[in-house]
Amino acid sequence: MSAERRLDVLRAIVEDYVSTREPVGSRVLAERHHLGVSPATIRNDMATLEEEGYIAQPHTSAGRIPTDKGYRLFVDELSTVKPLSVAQRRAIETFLSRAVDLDDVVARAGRLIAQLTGQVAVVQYPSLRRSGLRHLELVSLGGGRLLIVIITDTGRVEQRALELGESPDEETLAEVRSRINQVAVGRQLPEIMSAVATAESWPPQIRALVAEIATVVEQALVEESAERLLLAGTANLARAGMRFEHALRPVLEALEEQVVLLGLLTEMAADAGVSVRIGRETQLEGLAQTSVVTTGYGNEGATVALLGSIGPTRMDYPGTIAAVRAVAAYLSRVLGS
Amino acid sequence: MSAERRLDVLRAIVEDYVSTREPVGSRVLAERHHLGVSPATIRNDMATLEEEGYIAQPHTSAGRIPTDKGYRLFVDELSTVKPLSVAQRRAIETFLSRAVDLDDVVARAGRLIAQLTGQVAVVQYPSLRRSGLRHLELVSLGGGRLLIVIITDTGRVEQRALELGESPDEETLAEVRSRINQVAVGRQLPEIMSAVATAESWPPQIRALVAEIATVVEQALVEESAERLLLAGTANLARAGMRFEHALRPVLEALEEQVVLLGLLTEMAADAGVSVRIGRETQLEGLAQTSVVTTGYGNEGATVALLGSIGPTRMDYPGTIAAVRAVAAYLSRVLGS
DNA sequence: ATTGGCACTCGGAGGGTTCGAGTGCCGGTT
DNA sequence: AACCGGCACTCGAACCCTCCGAGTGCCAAT
Repeated sequence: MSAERRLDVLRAIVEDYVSTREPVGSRVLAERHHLGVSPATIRNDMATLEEEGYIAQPHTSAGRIPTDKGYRLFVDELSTVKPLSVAQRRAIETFLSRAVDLDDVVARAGRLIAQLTGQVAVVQYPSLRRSGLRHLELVSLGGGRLLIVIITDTGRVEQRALELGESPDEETLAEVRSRINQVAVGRQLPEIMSAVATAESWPPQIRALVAEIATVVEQALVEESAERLLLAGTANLARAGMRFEHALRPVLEALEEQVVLLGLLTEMAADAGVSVRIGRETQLEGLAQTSVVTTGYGNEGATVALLGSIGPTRMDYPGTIAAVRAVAAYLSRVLGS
Repeated sequence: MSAERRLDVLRAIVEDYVSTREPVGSRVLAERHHLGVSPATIRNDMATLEEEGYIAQPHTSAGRIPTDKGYRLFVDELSTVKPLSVAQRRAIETFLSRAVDLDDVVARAGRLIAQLTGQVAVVQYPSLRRSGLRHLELVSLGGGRLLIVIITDTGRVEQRALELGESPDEETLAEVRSRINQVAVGRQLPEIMSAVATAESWPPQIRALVAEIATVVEQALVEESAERLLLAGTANLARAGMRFEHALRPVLEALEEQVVLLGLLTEMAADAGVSVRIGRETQLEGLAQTSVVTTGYGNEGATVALLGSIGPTRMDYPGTIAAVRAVAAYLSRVLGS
């Protein structure tokens, strides 16, 4: 009994089950995939695969379906990339490039993923923490008030006011501004702020002002801890064919628990490239029947946030991975310009 | 046959059906609500009510359920207000007052409504168009660039840059700033801008600058036409007892069509006080089985946006109306401070 | 106007049967 | 040793039938 063929059988089972949504038996397997062996032989392979935990039988007299472990093996070893069509790529590009501002870009990315995968899309808004600084603007508002405007390289704008004893003069401001912006190039915000706060060689009166500015910016970073998520395509969950039509509640609940969902995404951000969590691997009860596919996006390879797709464990992994990766790539490009 | 009792019967049918979710027959009606007449009499009333289109029979041998028209009569004439408990009011107040910024206030209001009504909550973000101006800040960025910062009385902050031929001097800026802010008090943005643009008595060089500023602000108002909505509690749709557990798709789809949903809300904004659309009155296919209850919120009675709850036509109207109204009231108060 | 009585309807629950897909295993073949 | 045809067995899904009872409309009586 060849171990290699057994993997072919597993691949065939996954592909068949994903496309038909029916438990697959030995006969159709032998017919549809030219494996060159008889159903009886396949049955033996299936028995072994079941012992090893890759597939399971919903009922005694039914075919087999892949387990989480089976999908995991399929994703890691058995699946091949499924490139998007040129038309699809072009559609992504033009749709994203029509966005008018950051919110719109994120919303459009969400709709794209939902539409391409036929599943739920999740997009994290670019985080201040992980963004680079495009420009920091300092504006004296008079009466000792200073307006700090942070413009990130993802196009996000955030402003904070700072109360000072007295208004600094324009030259000082100009110097602080140019010094900070010089240090900033290509670095992330928290890093910039700590670098700036400890720049010992700077003149003392400037250092004092810079320290105050850094404090305010740090404060903004902390407040932002409740990052925002965008969901799209939740109606897809109720589509015919999603096996949990009748057990939607837990899934919807899990998706509404944005804090928990964010935790999962953050964990997944640690993986390089596209990250896949299958079924119970998500560690979330509500998502036990679903898989999550995510990847990072941002500027020039630096991840500023995640985006991804959530669907039934019985999803088209190669297609979903391709869609998520493509949208992330174009999104990064749009943000970078 | 007393017409008055017939209305009592209708009220009893609505209340019973809402609480039991079962078609209600003449016998239980006579038992549960002390109407003082026999089931046979009630049957006659029911026959009349059915002829008039207020109730209907799902099957020949089943009890009656209210029609959209029946609910409408109930809401308009038969229901009494159901005040929230003191504990509930206090919970709303403290929960809302803990919000840290505008986004958070809106999110919290959504969660409150979803939780109080056990249905889906919709909250429209305060619109720039309908907001008053708390403060307009003008900042010269040097090189002929001017930063315009709009702070609305709902706490929303929006900024736009303006390219000028040359940087205006600080005195001019200060004068423009103070003139605009003087005109602004208590008026809405579009109105302010047109008032300001036509202030003939102002010195010419100031009028030119003001006109440019007004153009940019108008532009911001136009761009905002795609207003944002927040949804919360969609998981409630899948709760046991929501009759459309198995026909969720159209509802979810309708909720995702934010443009369409916004159109409905805008229509409803025309009604004074709490506005109720029942079933097909929404004119949306996907919401044919649901009712929408909304009301405006804002500062001192001026509506800046809507918020509301969406649930099955078979909802607890008095309770939903009370919850929506209460959250709107506290939300207005929080925003006003 | 109201009511008790009565014949009638019909959806839903329960129970039994059939059907067939799919399995595991055994013994034979290459 | 690997593969395969054959066969007995299992069991869920579908179907059919029957029965039950809630609920109705109508009628004659009060």
